[in-house]
Amino acid sequence: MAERPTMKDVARAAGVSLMTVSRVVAGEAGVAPQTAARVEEAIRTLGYQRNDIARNLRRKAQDSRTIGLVVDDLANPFFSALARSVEDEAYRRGFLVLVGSTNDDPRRERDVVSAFCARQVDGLVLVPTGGNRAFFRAQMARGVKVVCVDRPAAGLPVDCVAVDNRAGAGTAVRHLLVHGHRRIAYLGDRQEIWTQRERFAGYEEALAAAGLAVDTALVRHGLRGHQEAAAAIGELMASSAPPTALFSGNDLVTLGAVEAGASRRFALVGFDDFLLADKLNPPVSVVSQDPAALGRTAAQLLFGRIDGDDAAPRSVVLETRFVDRGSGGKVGEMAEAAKVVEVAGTGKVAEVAELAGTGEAGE
Amino acid sequence: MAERPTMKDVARAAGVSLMTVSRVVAGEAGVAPQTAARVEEAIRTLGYQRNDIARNLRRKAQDSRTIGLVVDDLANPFFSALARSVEDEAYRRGFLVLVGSTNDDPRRERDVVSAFCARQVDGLVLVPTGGNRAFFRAQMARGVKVVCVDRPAAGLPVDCVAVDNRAGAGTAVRHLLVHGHRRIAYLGDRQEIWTQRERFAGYEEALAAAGLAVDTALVRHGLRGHQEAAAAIGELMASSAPPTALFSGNDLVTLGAVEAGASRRFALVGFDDFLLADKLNPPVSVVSQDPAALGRTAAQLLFGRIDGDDAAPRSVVLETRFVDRGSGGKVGEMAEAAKVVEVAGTGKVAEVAELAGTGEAGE
DNA sequence: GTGAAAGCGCTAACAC
DNA sequence: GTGTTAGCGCTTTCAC
Repeated sequence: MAERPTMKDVARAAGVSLMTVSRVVAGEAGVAPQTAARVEEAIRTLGYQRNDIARNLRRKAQDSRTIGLVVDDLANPFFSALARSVEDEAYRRGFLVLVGSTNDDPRRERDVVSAFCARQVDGLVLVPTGGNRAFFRAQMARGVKVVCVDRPAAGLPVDCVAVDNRAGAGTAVRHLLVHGHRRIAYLGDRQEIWTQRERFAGYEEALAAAGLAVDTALVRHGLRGHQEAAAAIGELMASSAPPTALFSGNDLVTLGAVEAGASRRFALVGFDDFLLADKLNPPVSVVSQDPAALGRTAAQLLFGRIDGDDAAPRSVVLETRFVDRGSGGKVGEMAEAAKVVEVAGTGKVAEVAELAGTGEAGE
Repeated sequence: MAERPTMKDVARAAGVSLMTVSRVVAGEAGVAPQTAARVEEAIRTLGYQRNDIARNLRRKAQDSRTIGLVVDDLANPFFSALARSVEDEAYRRGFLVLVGSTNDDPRRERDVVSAFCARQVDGLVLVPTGGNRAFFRAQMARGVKVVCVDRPAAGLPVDCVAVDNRAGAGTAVRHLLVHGHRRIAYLGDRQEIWTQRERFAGYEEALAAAGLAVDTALVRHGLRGHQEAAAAIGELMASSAPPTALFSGNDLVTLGAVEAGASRRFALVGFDDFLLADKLNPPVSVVSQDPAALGRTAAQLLFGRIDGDDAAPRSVVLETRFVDRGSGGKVGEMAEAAKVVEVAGTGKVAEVAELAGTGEAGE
């Protein structure tokens, strides 16, 4: 457990003062070439590396060149893609990234953010949970810059990067309505999450615009993870008055729907695209957003703030794209859609997936 | 941009000495209740939060309570699952996690690790690239603990957590051999990556044990990402002497194979399980490993080392599991397998996916 | 060009 | 119980 050598050690070894070592390490001009060489030599033989923590403590520009990234769940593909792009932006600028998952738990969010701030992060890219407004206000008063991504933090005057969830959901639900569906179920994560509220609102509005009321028997909130979603969808499928179509509020719920076999019995459109969505049978139509673009934009905004931009908080709305892969049709139409996609996809294998009609699905 | 208040400010506001504030903040005993109350009050009104960086600089136990996590690509589902479990272990112990992706580039790895060490991390969970041996040796001499995960760092005497890639690959290839395949292609990522070398070795050994030579026309290395893999597989499919079966060296390559439609023309077994593998047509058989278990185990080893465990380096080999979903059969058999899986899976929808026989696939 | 002194925000060690 | 002094590893400032 060799102690890490300090500048003092290097100075002694090179027979110079501590200050000279500091200058050499910092790459400052004004050190005689031979002196510098002696210092470099000592650095090499001792294996010295500067302690950037001590350095930052004293520097004029009291920035730590570290940001915090706080997401709901780093293991979720959506957030990990977002995280990677934040990290890339930080790397380009020579910043380090502290990372933490909240599990959508305001207490853990508070723990994590508090620890980050105690480590003097210059800023935070934050996927906020529902709570902790006052807490963040206090941190910001201390000079920590905050940019929200994916969701705004209600009542916090900070930059935010997100998509128009309500409009995206509306598009999805209208797509189902156009295909003749009237009994459209909504399955989503907790309503405490802003994106879920927005997407549900888009669902409600699209139904209302079509003169339809929301049937609460067809609505399930609070589904955390794909297993929970699959179970809920199983119940729905077994009920006496099942829907003919499903709109799912995020990628995990869509996954659960696919796992439960719902995409074969019902029309299905999900929010968030996911890997292999186009290779399923039937391929799943989605409202797609770009997590890497969200992360990149949020990071750019944050670094702008860190660099001194003190304009009024900005809200950036990124695009959502409806990707029609055929799963939004009636079940009878879906086989056709699958056929077309497959032929176009491989250019070779022509086939039709035979679907067992369930009788319930055709409205 | 209010300056962050310091203990000095709190001390002045509460009319006590700096030391008393330090004691209150640290929760030490031996402060009179009323004095403590006055200090707490001052802390609240000033919005004081301790600067843990300055704290760590002076503390006896010179640990930063921060670890670094360095993976190939945080956006890759395998690594993000691993990252999440490392982060959970760290959170449980009150450690923070600095995170970085290397892109399998030794230079970026060096940059990132160097910056982490300059920030005095207590240890590193590392998915090593091929290079930088001497560099790591130097860091470890300075007291930074290192645990490798997913791959060992050749020549570095450190703990390592990984699966038996060679054996897993052997199982996969033998499975294909048992099903009568003799022209089995190997598609993998760069050979510089240890896991890829091991998996290829397992492929070679299994073929050799069956008295078969490796046909280099059926081998592709260096496939980064699923698009590259899909393109390479497309070429293979279009060649005059295509294989009848594919063994893919990681999840991304398997994904590429599925995207290229290879799983419908050839038998396919992939290394690494992936979301929805069981919902594809045909469902894809895989050699499965548990990235969360890898991360958790690595983190536990690392914290053991940080807590002073200085036993000889340990190598932990985690289990691999062959998940037979039917895609390893001959194409004729695959339809049967798909049928069985579907019936068992949904319990409701009985169906047979019709596959267009290509004539080439049956050996 | 180089160095001595002061101090960043905090804790360790000891005094009172 | 509380305060004083010293110092973590480094940079700033200013002297020579």
